[in-house]
Amino acid sequence: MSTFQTVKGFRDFFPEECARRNYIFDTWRAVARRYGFMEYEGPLVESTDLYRKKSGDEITNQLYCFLDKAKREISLRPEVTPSLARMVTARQRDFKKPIKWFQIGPCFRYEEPQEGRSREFIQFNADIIGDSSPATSAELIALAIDVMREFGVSADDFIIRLSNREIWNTFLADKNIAAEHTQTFLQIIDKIERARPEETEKKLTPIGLTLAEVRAFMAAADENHPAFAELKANLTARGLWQHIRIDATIVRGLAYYTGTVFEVFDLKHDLRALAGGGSYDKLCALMSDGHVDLPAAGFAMGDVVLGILLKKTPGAQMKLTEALLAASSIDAYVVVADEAQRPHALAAVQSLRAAGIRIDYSFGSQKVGKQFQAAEDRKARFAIVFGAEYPEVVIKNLIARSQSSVPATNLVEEIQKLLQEPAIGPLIA
RNA sequence: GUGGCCGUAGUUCAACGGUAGAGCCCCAGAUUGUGAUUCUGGUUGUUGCGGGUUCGAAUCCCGUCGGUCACCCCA
Repeated sequence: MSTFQTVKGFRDFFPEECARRNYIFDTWRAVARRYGFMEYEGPLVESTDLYRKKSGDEITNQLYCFLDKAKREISLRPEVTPSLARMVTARQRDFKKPIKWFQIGPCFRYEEPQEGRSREFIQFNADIIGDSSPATSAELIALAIDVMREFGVSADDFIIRLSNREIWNTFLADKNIAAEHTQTFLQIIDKIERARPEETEKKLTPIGLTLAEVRAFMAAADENHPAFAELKANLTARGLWQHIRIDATIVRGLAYYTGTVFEVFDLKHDLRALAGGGSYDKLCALMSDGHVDLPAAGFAMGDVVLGILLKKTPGAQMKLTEALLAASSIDAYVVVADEAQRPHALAAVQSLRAAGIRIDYSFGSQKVGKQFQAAEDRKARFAIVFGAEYPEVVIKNLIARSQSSVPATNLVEEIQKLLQEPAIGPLIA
């Protein structure tokens, strides 16, 4: 056993997990591009002050922060939105609005790790900057829905919980509650489902509210509330509204969200939220000391909880397995039946690879049976046998178990032709 | 940062104060030009690490490092 363990809260990616991670990346990237988003990336470390500016001093509890050799206060990024705001506000005149950007990369939070929450995790972020209309939120929600569908997660398996912070602002204004209580109040709403009713009541009393009137308001905030009208019309036109459930308890933790807020939840496994986001119209102004005032909205989806859901959802599991097989399999395995032919076999290996065909072979002399077993283990579609009959070589279809003989000079084009044919057999069943 | 539970071969687990074991995986052979199954043989550990109690510790105690759960937080 190795003397070393991974650092607390960090993960290894052995080939199988790495392939699963790449499948998730590929899917995120494909759907985001389909929606016209451009990929960007920021640094993994930023000045700790960048996060203090956005979220206040207490945020350092959850920051993975340290001093560098020049005593600078540095943090591993806990999210990318501050970096995005910094990048966009620095060069905002270079980009036509609305800016539609996405990013995939690791983030870090110094928390107690447990299943579904590690100190390093990977997030997919999609943001739209420079347009404050409900069409922006609709586009982001549609993207989130299509990402889930692309993974093979259906309407039976997930739901978008949608709300709008404005409805609570209106409620508080109607009740003549001072603005200074807004954040405290939203924190209470955020926990209202998990906390005991009498505790919630106790926390509401100093603000001047009762649980009964809050519950009554929540019950009345349905999909016909004017705050959702435009969003509903947009998503209904796209045929996506059935994925939405209005839920006034969704307020999203910290302060910067301004209007629409939403989270993606699974319906069957009681997992943590898969994704969350909303509009944050004041953040760019805050981060640029008022120099650049751009409305914005976005969401983030983590790889950890998503990975758990994909394993537990049959339809998604099937797509994942297919993708993993496609990523790990090779096209053909070259079998050296007669060591005297190895130079010819190596020449063929290189020619086949130059033609873009995925090839593997045994480094040293091995029994033919072992080599066929290796071909099977690598999920090869074909075995190419170099033996005494050279310059004829044998091509065996490992799925159909049939074989034929071709001249070595025609090998590359023959294999290319065979790979065009649909694979039929037990591997695909 | 606080508290509960857990840590044994590559892996999944057993042994629960008295000589550390099994399945799977891996390697070789049965089978010297064709994949399954089966059979035979083989490799593998300072029991996470450090200390203590004991004639004797994987086992009990303390510390520490990881994992997991709850709190916290969820940008």
